[in-house]
Amino acid sequence: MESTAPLPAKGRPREFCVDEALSKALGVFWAKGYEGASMADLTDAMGITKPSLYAAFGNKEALFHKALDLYEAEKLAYTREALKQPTARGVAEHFMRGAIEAQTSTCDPKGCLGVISAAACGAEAESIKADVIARRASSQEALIERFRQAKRDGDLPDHVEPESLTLYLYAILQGMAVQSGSGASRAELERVVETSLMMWPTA
Amino acid sequence: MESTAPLPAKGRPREFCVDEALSKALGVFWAKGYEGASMADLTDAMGITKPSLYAAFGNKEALFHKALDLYEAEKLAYTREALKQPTARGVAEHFMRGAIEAQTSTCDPKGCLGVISAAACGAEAESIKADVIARRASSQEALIERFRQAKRDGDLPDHVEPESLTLYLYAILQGMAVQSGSGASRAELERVVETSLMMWPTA
DNA sequence: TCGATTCCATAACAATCAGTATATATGCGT
DNA sequence: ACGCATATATACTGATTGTTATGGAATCGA
Repeated sequence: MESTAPLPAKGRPREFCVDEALSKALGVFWAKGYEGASMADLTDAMGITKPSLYAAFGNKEALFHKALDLYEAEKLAYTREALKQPTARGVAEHFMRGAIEAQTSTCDPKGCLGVISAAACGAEAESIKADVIARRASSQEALIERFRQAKRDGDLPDHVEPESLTLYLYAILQGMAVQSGSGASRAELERVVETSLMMWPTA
Repeated sequence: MESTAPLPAKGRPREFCVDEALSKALGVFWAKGYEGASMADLTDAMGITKPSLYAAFGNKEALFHKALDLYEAEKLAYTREALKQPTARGVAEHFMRGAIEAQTSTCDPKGCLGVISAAACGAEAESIKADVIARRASSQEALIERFRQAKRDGDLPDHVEPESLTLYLYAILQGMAVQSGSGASRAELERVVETSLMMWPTA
C-alpha cells in the first residue's frame, strides 16, 4: 500500500482542489438530486471542465458516491454524537435537533440528501438508491443496538422493541426531511420534535 | 358553461380512453417521478402516440397535474374516510393503516406520489413541487380542524396543539412513504404504526 | 360526395444529456 | 534541453429530452 503523502507528482499539477470541488458537487447534488444535477451544473459549480471532472472522479455516479461519503462524514456527524447520549430519549432528541440544524442551515440546501436520493427514482439511479438504502440500513443498525443497550439500562419500557422504535424514529426524521425540503420553517420542524418528545416512552 | 355530456363529436373520434390513458400515466409518474418519467415512457405505457398525448392533455406538466388529481381522488380516498373516525386516535390509525395499503399495494408502485414529487427537485419541476405542497397544505388544514374538534370533544389532552400533532402525524406518514419507496416491507411499516399508536396521547 | 373537423402516425425539431477525442499547456527527472 | 506524464481547453460524439410540423385517415353535417 502506498501512503497518501505528497507523491513526487509526475505530470502537470492540477489547478483545483479536489476536496473543494467535491464539496461544491455535494451542494449541487443536495440541491437538485442525482438526476436533476447535470454535468454542466456540476462543472459550473465546481469551477472545472468536464475532462477534469472525469479525470479526478471517474464519472457522475462515482462523483455522487464520493459526495455521499462527504455528506455522511460532515453533515451527518451529529448522528454519531447522538448515539453517545446517556439516555434513549437524549439520543432521540439529539437526532431530531441535529436533523433540524442540518436540514435548515442557511448555508446549505434544505432537506436531506439521503431522502432526496432515495425518492428520486429514475431507472439509471438504481445503483444510487441501493447505496443510499444500504447506508441507511447500517446507520439504523447502530441505533437499534443503542436502544438495546437502553433497555438493558432500564431506560426504555419492556414492551418497547428497539427495532420498532428505530423504524419509528427514522420515519419521523425522514418526514422532517420531506417537510424541510418542501419549505417547512424551522419552527414547524421544532413542533414536530416537541410533539415527538412529549410522547416519548418513559421507563 | 357546456355540459360534459356526449357532444355531437365533430371530427374523427379518438381511439383510446382518456381516463384509462391517464391512469397508465399516473402509474408511470408514481413509479419514476415527474422528471424520471420521459414522454417515451408515458406514451409507451399509455399506448398512444405523442401527438395524441399532447392533443388530449396539453403537455407533460398538465398531464402530471391531472394524474395528481386522479391520485388524490382514487388513492388518497382513505384520508377523507379517516377524518370521519370518531376519535383522534382512530383518525390517526386510519391515516396510517390506509397509507400502508396505498403504499405497499402489489398492483401499484411503492411509496407516495406526493412525497416522491416533492423530493424530486429539478429546476423545471418547481411548478410541480408547488402544486404538491399546496395540496398537502390544504389536506393538513382539514386534519388540524379535525384535531381541534377532538379537543372540543375532550378526545385529546389540553396540552396537545392540533397544529403540532398534525405536523407530527404527517411526518410519520411521509417517513413511511420514504421507507416504503425504499423497499421497506409491510411488516416494517406496521411496526412504525404500532409504535406510533402505542405513544398516542390519551386524554 | 363534399368540405370541415378532428384524429393518428411518422418524422423532424432544437436543446440537452453523459461522456470523450484531440490538441495544447505545464511540470518533473534526466 | 529533451522526453515523459499528467492536466486543461475546445469541440465533438451519439443518444435522449420535450415538443411540434406534416400528411393521411376517419367521422361528421350538408
